[in-house]
Amino acid sequence: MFDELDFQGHIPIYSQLVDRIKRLVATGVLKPGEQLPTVRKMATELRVNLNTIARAYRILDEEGVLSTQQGRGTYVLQPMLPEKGLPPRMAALEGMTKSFLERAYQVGFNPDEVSLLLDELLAAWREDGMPPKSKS
Amino acid sequence: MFDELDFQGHIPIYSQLVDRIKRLVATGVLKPGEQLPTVRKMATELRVNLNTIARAYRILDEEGVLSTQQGRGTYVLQPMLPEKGLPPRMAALEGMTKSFLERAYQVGFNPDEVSLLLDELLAAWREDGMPPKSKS
DNA sequence: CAGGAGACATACAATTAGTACAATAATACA
DNA sequence: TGTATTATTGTACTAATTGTATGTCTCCTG
Repeated sequence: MFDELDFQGHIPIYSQLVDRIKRLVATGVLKPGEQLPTVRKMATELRVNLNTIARAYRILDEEGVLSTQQGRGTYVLQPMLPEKGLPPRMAALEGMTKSFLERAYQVGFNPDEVSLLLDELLAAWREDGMPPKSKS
Repeated sequence: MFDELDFQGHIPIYSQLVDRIKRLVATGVLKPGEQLPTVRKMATELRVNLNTIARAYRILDEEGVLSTQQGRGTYVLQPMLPEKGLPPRMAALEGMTKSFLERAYQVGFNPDEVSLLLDELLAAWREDGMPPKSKS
C-alpha cells in the first residue's frame, strides 16, 4: 500500500510519505481509528530509516491527520474532509500543484504546453464529474 | 568515466562537464534513475572544487537532464526533451497531468479550484521563466 | 588598469541514518 | 491477583552524507 516511493526524484521520502498517507486517509482507504504500521515495520518494508517514517508520522500528527503515542502506535484521526480546514486545504493543493509544475518544467515542458493540456483535461473533469483516469 | 577534462584549453571546466554528462546521458551510458557521483567525490576525483561540480549539476538540473536535491544526491532524469520522440513526450506530460488531477480530485478539490490556482501559477511561470519553487 | 568570469575555500542547510532512551502494553510467575 | 519482566512502540540526540550560498582570488580581456 505504501510501496510506491520514488527514491530518485526530487521529493524527499518523508514528504512523499506524508502526501501518500494524506491521500489514503482522504480517500477512505485508511479509516479513522485504524492503526498504521509501526515505524519499524514501515521502515523495513520501504528500506528506509525508521526516523524517516517517524518524521512523516510526526508531521501528520501535527497536521491533525494522525495521532501517534509513544508505546502505543500511530492511528488515523479524522478523515480530511474538504469542508474542514480551508487554509491548510488550499496550501495542500498549492504544494501538489507546484511540485507538478516543477516536474513538468524540469523535464522540458513550457507553460503553454501544460496549459493547453490542462484545459482539455479540466474540461473533461467538469463534464464527467471526475478527472480522466490515469494509468497509475 | 569523467576524467578526461582539459585544464589547458579555454573551455571552462563546468562547461566541459555539462557537455560530457549530457553526452553520457544521451548515449545511454548514464541511465535514467542512476545516481551521479556526489559533488565531493567527483570534485576530488577530478581535482577541482566541489562548487565547480555543483555548478555543472545545477545547470543540468535546470535543463531537466538531472535532478539534484540537497541531502539526497543527483540523479539522471527521464529523457523527455523535445529533440527526441515527440509523441512519447506528450504522453508523458499527459500521464503526469492526469495523475496530478486525480490526486487533487481524491483529496477533494473541484476543477474550478484547481483551474484557478493553476492560472495563477502558470502566469508566474511565464513571467519568471520557471515555475514557483515548491517547498518540498 | 578596471570588470568580469571562473575556480576556490569555507561555512551553511537539508535529508537520512545510527543508536540509545522512554512510555506503554503484554506476559510470566508467585 | 498483583507485581515484575519482557516486548513493542515512538522519541531524542547525534552523526554522516549530500547539495547550497557567500565571499575571495586570479587571470584574461577590453
